[in-house]
Amino acid sequence: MTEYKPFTLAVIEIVKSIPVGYISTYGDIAKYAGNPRGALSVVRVLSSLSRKFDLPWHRVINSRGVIALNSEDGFSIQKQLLLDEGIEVDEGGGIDLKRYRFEL
DNA sequence: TTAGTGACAGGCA
DNA sequence: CTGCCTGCCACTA
Repeated sequence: MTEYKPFTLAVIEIVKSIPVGYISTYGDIAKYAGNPRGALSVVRVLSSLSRKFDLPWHRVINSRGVIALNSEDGFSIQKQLLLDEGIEVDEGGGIDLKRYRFEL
């Protein structure tokens, strides 16, 4: 049984608490979880743990308000999921943070 | 255990 | 505006 850091567990809870129609950023989640510098850790959580836990990873983007996925596939999938939730996504994956950003 | 990875953030030219 | 550099943390093999 793997023991995850409190930070990681906090990230999982926060991500799961993001309501439909809203999004958040890696940096913000990291801050809420207690690590303003742990943005990359958030990436780790979504990248690795989203498979084990059912996390709405598509509701998390980078601080620039853009979908950050490398893969074209994942990018399209995330964009589609967001659009499906009523979020306006630009062709390049751009999203209006001020409008959809979920703040604790 | 050590090293590498990863969908980042912020600052600066 | 764009692009490059550094710092940061936790997970995986």
